[in-house]
Amino acid sequence: MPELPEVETMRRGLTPVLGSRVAEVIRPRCKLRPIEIAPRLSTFRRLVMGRTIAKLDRVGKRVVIELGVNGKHQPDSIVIEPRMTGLVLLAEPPDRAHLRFGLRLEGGPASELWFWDRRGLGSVRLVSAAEFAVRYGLDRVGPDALRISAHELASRLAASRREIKVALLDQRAVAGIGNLYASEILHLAGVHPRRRCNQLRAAEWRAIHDATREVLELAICYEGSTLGDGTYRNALNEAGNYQNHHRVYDRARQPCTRCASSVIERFVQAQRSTFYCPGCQPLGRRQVEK
DNA sequence: CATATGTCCTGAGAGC
DNA sequence: TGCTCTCAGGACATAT
Repeated sequence: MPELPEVETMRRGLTPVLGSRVAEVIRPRCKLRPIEIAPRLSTFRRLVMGRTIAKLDRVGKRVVIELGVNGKHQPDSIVIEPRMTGLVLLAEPPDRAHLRFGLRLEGGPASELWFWDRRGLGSVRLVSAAEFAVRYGLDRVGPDALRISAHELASRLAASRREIKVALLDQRAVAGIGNLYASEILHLAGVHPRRRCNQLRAAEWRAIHDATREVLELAICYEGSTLGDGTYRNALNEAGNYQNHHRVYDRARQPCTRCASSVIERFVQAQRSTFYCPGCQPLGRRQVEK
């Protein structure tokens, strides 16, 4: 489940194709339900053929491939949303059956760029600069979790009555945090996932902000988390390593590595698994459930 | 307006 | 062995 560290790893893995030209747009035949590709393939082809890959970016959990301006064109972008199981690859994919979209490239070290998606919830979208601003502007996707200031993070959420773990998943509030890293961040911050945003103190917001940076940056260093299903891979189809450094995620009933005196617990929050340490993340007395 | 829930999808694993 | 069931959680649509 690619979140910010995994998508950032994908983005960095694409750097070899900077400067390459698009020679062909490929939609492999696939027995499964086709993913969303927009606009229709004929239009897509017409607009991207021969264009150069000028810049690689990321908006939250999306990879952005910006195409160079060539005379009459604006810098259009190919925006790839991996969602649950999508991968962006320069190397051979895990299998051919789930290949969804590809670019044949020339003038660089890699001859193909693939989008592979086992569950098919992901999408590939070509957008103009104007459309990009509308679809991925600050009112649709919040500030990046690695760029947001402590003050802005707090001010965007402090009035909310939502539980902090749920709020951290809101991409309009802050972009890039998903279910796995939300649990990891709150554990490092020492904040219980059920605490309500509007009851957190300034010191706790600072702790959450610090933990966000620390967890996400370390996870990027380890090239993201490849969970038990093995789905996530970097652009060269190699597994990440951060799963070996998780403090709470997927560690229910195991001892806490920090306090050693408590056992990690799992519960369901907004239909998602939440993991936390009851010793390190106390639920304040005023927060006790009815 | 803010917040909560339902939906899409496939493959893995459990239980019989 | 093969069927049915449940679960996983990204973003978005719809409901409260």
